[in-house]
Amino acid sequence: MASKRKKVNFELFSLGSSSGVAYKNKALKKQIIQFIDNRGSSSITELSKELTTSVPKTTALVGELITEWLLQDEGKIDSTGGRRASVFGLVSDACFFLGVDVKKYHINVGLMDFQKRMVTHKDKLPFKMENTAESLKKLIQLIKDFISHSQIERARILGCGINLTGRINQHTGHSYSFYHFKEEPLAEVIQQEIGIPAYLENDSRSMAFGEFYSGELSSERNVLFVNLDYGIGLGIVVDGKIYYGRSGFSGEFGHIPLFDNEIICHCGKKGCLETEASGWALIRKFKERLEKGSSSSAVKKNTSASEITLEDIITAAKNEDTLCIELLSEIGEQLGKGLAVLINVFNPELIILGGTLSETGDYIRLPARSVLNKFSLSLMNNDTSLRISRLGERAGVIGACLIARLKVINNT
Amino acid sequence: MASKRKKVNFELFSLGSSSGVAYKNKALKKQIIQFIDNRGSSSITELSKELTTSVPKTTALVGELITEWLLQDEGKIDSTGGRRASVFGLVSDACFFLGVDVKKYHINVGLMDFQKRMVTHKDKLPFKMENTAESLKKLIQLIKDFISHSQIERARILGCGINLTGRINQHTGHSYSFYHFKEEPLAEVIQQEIGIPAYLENDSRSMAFGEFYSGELSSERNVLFVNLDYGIGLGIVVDGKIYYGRSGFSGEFGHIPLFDNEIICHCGKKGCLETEASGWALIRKFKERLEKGSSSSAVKKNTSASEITLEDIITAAKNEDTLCIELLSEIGEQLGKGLAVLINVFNPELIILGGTLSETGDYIRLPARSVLNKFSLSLMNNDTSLRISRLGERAGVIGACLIARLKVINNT
DNA sequence: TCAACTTTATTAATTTTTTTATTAATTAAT
DNA sequence: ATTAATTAATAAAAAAATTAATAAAGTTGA
Repeated sequence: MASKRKKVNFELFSLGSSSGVAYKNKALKKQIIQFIDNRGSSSITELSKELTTSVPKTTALVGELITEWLLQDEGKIDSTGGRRASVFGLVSDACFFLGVDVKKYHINVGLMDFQKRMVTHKDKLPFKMENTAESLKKLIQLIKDFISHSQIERARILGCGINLTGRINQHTGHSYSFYHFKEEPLAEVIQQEIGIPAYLENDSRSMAFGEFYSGELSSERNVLFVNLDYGIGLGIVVDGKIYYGRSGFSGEFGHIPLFDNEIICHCGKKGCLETEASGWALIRKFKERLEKGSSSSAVKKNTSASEITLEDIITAAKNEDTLCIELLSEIGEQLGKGLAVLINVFNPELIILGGTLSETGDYIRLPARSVLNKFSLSLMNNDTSLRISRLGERAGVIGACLIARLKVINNT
Repeated sequence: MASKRKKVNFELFSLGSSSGVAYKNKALKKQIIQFIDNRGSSSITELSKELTTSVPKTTALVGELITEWLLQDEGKIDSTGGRRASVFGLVSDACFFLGVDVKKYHINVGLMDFQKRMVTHKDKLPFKMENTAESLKKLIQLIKDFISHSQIERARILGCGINLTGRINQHTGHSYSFYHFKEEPLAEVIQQEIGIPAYLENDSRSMAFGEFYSGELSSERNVLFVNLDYGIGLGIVVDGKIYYGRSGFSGEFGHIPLFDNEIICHCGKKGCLETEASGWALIRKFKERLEKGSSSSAVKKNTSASEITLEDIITAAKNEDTLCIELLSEIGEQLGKGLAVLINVFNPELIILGGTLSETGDYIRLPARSVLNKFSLSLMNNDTSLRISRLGERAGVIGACLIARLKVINNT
């Protein structure tokens, strides 16, 4: 049982800026952990090459990491032509990381172990995101409940990533769009309550990171993740790292002025991409079409057209409702124009469509792709693949866990 | 005299992937050079802290670098309360780097020393950029001439950066838009001819890098450079490094589909930013206005309206020609809409307006700023300053030299 | 002006790391 | 099946780096 081990040495993750051989050894051990984290279980020889330290030295360091319960011997690797090497990997239950994905009408929570495996998760816990102190209190309570149900002692949970919509300064821990009641960073407030270091992140960026790290393990280093929900978010991964911009407000893709319409966006401006290509736009268009006499299976007996949700439309589309499919195609086309902008500017290897709306798959992807090709240079759009998220609803929680994990391990 | 020293140890810059203490020392020495390169002349104590290596060890390494003619003792630093420390800096004439900026009607060439100082430069050498073998031959000849006039022995020039417009794959050394006559990378071809390692780069990226590294030495890490010429280019600096994208085609900002007009762009598509906010657009608008009866001092007796150049319009604007100023303001406004897109997506610390058109300064900057504020979220545009290039025409050559220099020093 | 304090540089002693050599484990070939 | 070849792990020897101590060069304040 996990509770039997008390010796795990977490100090490693918080090396101060000292010097001397003790410090150097700590840094080397951290490098070992990071290398194994990225490339999987490794042999002494591999580690020795990576760290440019001699084999005996590396052996000693790995030995220490094993007594500190951070690494474990995983047996011999398949032969490479001579004596088989022992490989060493992370101890899965050495420590854990929490991820909380806060949505409009529910939250997803999950717990990830040291080996990046989700050990527990609760999807779609009912919760209403409102900009009130009560809502925040409720959220914190839900997190606390999840922790106590998880049976994992709090001291072994080293970090908690929390996704919120809106403008987040990940660095300071401030959330500006929601729960901004005092000057103290929201991350700090939550940390005090749950007793675990908390890291705030914008939902789209978190999903981007989740998808990048665990959805696609190919060689892509520059990936854009488009979060299609009521609004449109963008997570940017440059050279394998999340891009933040000056104050962490990067990725306000939904509000680029791409259209010449007269529709007022939530942000107060006209012509934003969100006015034509988002979940809000979809609902607006849906209502407009109903008013013009169209019909749809999305409107059931018990719901009136005015209280239709995004989920309703998506479900209807999946059941091949003609109007919904038609509208999704329209949305996809408008989105394609926006994606063309991104391709021209970023020349990315991959654009991932995620978020609720992406559940409709090719209904939105194919029109987007075709318009995108029309509006971007062919030399460039040939380079970029456009894919639907593989993690789906899970991307957020996984991303949140991974961010917390990286924060702790890299001590940043 | 520079020619007296033959001992400079350039091997340092090409450390292979070996191991052992010899390799480690080489790597440490390289780190020392890089640190001093970034932070200026440093003392043993500072270096020792940076490398996390003991003072005696650092002293030995610095000693070696001095005998290798790469570092020099620059005397004592001002007191910090105790014995004054010796500081060590790069030997300025240890090696040199060439930069070539190829424009439509001229080239700029320059030579930079190890300390990042321009030692020689020739601005606006007459040259016509045409996509022919003769044009390329002429270009190479101009470079050769510059080298022989510079009086610096070729072996001390360790790299040559070359800026071209159009699509460049910096990594492979291919130029796709110009001089693409054989499969062999253009960089390779030029390198063979001039006998110096050549590095190709897109002009806007090069200018961005030049401006970033030597124009603004503040703390900005995320900077966008907009190259306003006949076309519109974009150089992206993320976390202090040039952003390339998948195949090095990033920054095709001029061709984002931002307008709903019917003007066919050079790229073959409609509605590109370039159709409204570029040098081409400026000239088109100018001609349209003349046809409608406007008059301008830009049209002199000897030039007809049909052969007016960008330079003419800029000069006229500087001489307060009403029509030109009016048109520049228009261009600025359209540009502002494009910049709003960039700000929303990147949340950059700084956007620099460079290139020929930027010489008009506030005539284009102020309208751009005001429209930009209108079209981007105020929380974000407050973060971003919009400045005119400080290096002006020089940005390209300086960037080219710096890129070659970095390539060599970082061995990438 | 001079002692007390700081910081840097150098040397000597000690610890740590790398090298080299040896042994062990495994595969491929005769 | 046995031997040669290959790779890994360990042990002992040699080399290298750090630490600690000391000297040198300044500054500051009574």
